[in-house]
Amino acid sequence: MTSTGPDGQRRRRARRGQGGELRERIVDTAATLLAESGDEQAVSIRSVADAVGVTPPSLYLHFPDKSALLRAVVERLFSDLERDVARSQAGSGGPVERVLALARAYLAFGLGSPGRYKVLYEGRVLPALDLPDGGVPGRALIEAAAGDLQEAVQGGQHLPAGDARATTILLWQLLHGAVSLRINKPGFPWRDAWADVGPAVRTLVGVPGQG
Amino acid sequence: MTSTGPDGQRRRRARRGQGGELRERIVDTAATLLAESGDEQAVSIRSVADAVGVTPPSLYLHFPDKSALLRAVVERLFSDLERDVARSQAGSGGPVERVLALARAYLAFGLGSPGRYKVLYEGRVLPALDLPDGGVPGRALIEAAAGDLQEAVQGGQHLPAGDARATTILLWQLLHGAVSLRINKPGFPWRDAWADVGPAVRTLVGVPGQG
DNA sequence: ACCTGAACACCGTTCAAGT
DNA sequence: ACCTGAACACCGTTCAAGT
Repeated sequence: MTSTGPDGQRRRRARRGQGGELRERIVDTAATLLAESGDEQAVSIRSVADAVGVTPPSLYLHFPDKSALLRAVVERLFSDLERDVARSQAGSGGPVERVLALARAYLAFGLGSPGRYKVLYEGRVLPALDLPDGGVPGRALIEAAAGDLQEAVQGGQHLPAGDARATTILLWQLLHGAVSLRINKPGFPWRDAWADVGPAVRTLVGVPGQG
Repeated sequence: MTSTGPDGQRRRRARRGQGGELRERIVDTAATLLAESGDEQAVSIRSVADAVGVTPPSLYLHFPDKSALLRAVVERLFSDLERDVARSQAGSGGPVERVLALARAYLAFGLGSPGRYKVLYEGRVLPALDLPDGGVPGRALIEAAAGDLQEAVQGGQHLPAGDARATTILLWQLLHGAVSLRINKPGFPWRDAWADVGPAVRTLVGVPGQG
């Protein structure tokens, strides 16, 4: 998704993986394989090694095991999500508009690359990782939205479902449900995601109406 | 979950798997392994065969491949879900109460056995299976809820989020989001699921208030 | 008709060995 | 310091062979 082309050659000489460069290539390649395949376990140590042009044991010089590799990939993918959200929020009027932009970006991110979304929110790697109390990857997004809504409340905005935080969590559950079910039950006759949940989202943040 | 004890012996003589009896034992065992492990792929052909007391190739006499086995398991698990829901609805007053009971039962089913829920709603087996137009396993539940809400509407009930069907789908997305995030992000400081989404659910079905 | 033993091509991971 | 070849214990699946 970042720098490696179809052929991994067009890079600075690459004197056989020096100075963490190989590590970067591994994460790049794994992230790409993941987004393409859409399956956490189609990304095998061996397939990544193959695509990078190296033997499997080499990966173990940079990652203790496969979970560690996937965690590194996940961190990169969460950065992508945060970047997408920030972009979609650029030039938003007020805090409520920022939250609405976040909601749309979240849906677009998830539905745009189901494999990527599944690793981040339904993968087997993360539940093990986020035991350290509340240190859930991607939590920054939640806190940012809660902050925006809090600001809106202080500006006089009414939230029908409770305080800023409760509303954010409710939003998250609804948005995740919309993405996750569409990904996992593709045979169901879904309507457009935003047409479906948009009105409810708007109601939750206190600005009912269409758009 | 059904009949096989820790030792598979206490069954009718079992003259070496005759008349589809072995098939039943395989599905039983796989379902149990799944609920215990909570991981779709901890259930391996070999581990199931072992637990049943037979060699791996024997399973292929009853199922063309692993997906087919898991599909059979999934059908059984959906029956379990429908049974749980029906029980929780027993003696419900009106159609709205039936939907509220369904919502609570859905949350309890999902949070009560995360591994089971993940196979049904996030597994890799089903998306491939439910391509036949709308023939999603578990859809019966949705249609039943939509029917109940439709009945409520005809009885004069007002649904603030749209018609009976749209409301049902919205409910589903919210409930799934509540279950799925709690399962997949256990490190997050979640509140009790019903306390969290209950008020929104009640609002959606047109009976705001607590309970 | 039902079940097995042995094999195939995969997988993650380890480790002695090479430069 | 970095990378490899060979091996280990797994996996799903196939197939000839046994009763």
